[in-house]
Amino acid sequence: MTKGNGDDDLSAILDGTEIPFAYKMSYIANFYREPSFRLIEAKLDLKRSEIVLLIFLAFRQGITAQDMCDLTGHLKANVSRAVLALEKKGMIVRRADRTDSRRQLLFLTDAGQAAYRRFMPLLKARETAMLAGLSARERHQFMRLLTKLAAHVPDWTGENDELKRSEL
Amino acid sequence: MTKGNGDDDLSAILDGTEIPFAYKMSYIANFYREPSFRLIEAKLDLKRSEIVLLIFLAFRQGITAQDMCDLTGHLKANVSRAVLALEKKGMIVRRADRTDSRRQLLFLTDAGQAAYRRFMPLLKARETAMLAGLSARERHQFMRLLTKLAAHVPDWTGENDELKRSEL
DNA sequence: TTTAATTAGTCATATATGAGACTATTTATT
DNA sequence: AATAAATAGTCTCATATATGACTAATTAAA
Repeated sequence: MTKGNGDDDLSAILDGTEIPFAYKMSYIANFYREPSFRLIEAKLDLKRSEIVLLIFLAFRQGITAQDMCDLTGHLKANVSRAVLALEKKGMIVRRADRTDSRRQLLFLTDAGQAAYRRFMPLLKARETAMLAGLSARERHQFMRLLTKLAAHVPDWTGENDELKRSEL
Repeated sequence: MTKGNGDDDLSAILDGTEIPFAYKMSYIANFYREPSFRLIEAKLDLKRSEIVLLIFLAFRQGITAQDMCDLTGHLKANVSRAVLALEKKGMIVRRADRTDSRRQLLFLTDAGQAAYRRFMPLLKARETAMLAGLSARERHQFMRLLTKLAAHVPDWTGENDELKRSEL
């Protein structure tokens, strides 16, 4: 691959795994995410978990840190750190939940929304670039399949406890 | 979401983003990868980058650390560490490239192959679980689309340099 | 050739992340 | 009500990862 025709080698690699679906998804998602996020991290001085939190809050205000854990699969310590950091930066505010004072409802501030509006165009542009190889029809198909798969995630992630007990 | 019907909330979240393709792919890939890899890490005492390296070497012996960087987008320092660690564990061997003594060709040992055969069934089982909601036809469709997207990755990742210069 | 520029890989250090203990609050059990 | 169990969030510490400097080997340029 260092020499020779890179494309052939690449497809040989991608097609060779025993887990071709998982592998290709990760491969594509990786090359979408990593460069974009690294750039945002560098230019806006935000960490990955902070960026993700901003993205969520941008269309779903008032969620809690625990909700973030459930929705993203991230660990609560990381989410907690992101919450504290973003609050310190003045990008979110916390309000205690009246009905349960352990919980804190999270909201974007103007500064938080400004940051979001600053980095989101980049992410959108990259998504467009990623999909450029597909026709409109194929994109539609792809979305349908992703939606179906995403909807079923809760079904098979429930197997985790079972997993942990397994011997491997 | 802590209260109420989780599924509705989930789909509301997933459909709300401005980057629905990228977001759903990451969401699905995350819930596939994280639990599986954490389990393998814990039970086999391997790090993520070491697992990935074993997976690549299992079907493509003789690649170099640099190839791994190109193929996975990982940083060379991390790949280097994985190589050193796996060699120490006796799971791979390195042979200097005759034509370029800077490069080291990597090969799995029997121990490395044994480790691979030990964790791969778990990853396969999870992939099967992930795809369980799709019909055979849909799976076929999905694979076709992923293949097409993966093939075009090199096209849009080339924009990175351009990206870095951008103002955001 | 000699010098400069690339490239593969390693290392040192700073930062980020994961695992689990801990506090405060709420819910379940008796 | 009193006690136990569960939950939201924070904190500490050990580990993992990113960044950039560094060495050695190769290729390109003068």
